[in-house]
Amino acid sequence: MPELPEVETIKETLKQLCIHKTIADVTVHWSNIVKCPDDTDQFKYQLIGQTIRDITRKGKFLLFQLDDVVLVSHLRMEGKFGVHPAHKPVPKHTHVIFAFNNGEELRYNDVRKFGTMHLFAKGDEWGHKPLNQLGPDPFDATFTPEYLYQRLKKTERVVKTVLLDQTVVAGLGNIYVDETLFKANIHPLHKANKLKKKESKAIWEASIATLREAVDQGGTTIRSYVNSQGDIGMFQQRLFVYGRDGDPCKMCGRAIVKMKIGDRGTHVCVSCQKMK
DNA sequence: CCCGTAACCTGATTGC
DNA sequence: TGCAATCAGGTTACGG
Repeated sequence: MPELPEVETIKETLKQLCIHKTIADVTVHWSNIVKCPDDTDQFKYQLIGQTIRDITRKGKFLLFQLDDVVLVSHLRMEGKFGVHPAHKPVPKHTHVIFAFNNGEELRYNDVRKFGTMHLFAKGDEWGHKPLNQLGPDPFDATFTPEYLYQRLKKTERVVKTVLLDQTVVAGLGNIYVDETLFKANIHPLHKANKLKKKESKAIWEASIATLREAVDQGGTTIRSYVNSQGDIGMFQQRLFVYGRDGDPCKMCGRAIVKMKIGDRGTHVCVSCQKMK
């Protein structure tokens, strides 16, 4: 479900609900979510007594900064966090519960059970999977036009696939790659290593502009996304191609086409987006 | 090393 | 209507 703008929105709403709250108990109902430590009892013991000091983000990962540990969470397709009074009924698909010492609970809900949690001692998180292979966040100063050009240049893969690769840039997913390539007027099947410097820079600009605007709009809600306060996003009104197959292109009027690239649904305006 | 594909899950929607 | 196939904002493990 969530890509960078949704995770950023979740982070901000969650901060309002979690900062300075102390974990008194942890319950894990589906242990496959917790990847590290292996032993969920260890997971629990390392968290009890810890206070959430901050919540940060890199790419699509949320990082709960506690006193001595960092909880790294990925929501994958359907993961959601919410904070509720402990006496409220626990909805279906709630897999991990962090009980605070004030009568509230931070609950992790995930219909498809794809989400992951890794717990590390503070500072260790960057040296291990899953964060150690991650490319720059698009809002980092290290994500430059030159960096992107160099990365695109050295692969035969199709540009859409490369932009989805989190080791290249961390945060773009299926919606925002399609939107980025539309805005840059590049066809998703264009070979990455055939792109000119100018085209690569157009992609760089389009990605940042698209993500910024989507963050401003609170993300995109297609089916199930809500932030941690339960609000939907608004960016879906501004989509040019994603989910608009058969509808007229907002720029030229030609019907948006849907195709499959690397097993992902891909939306393109074949008039606006140039193939090579 | 690099790349494409199956696997991980459940539920909603499409198609025969 | 019924039921099977297909599809979903994602990543990873495993082979070739």
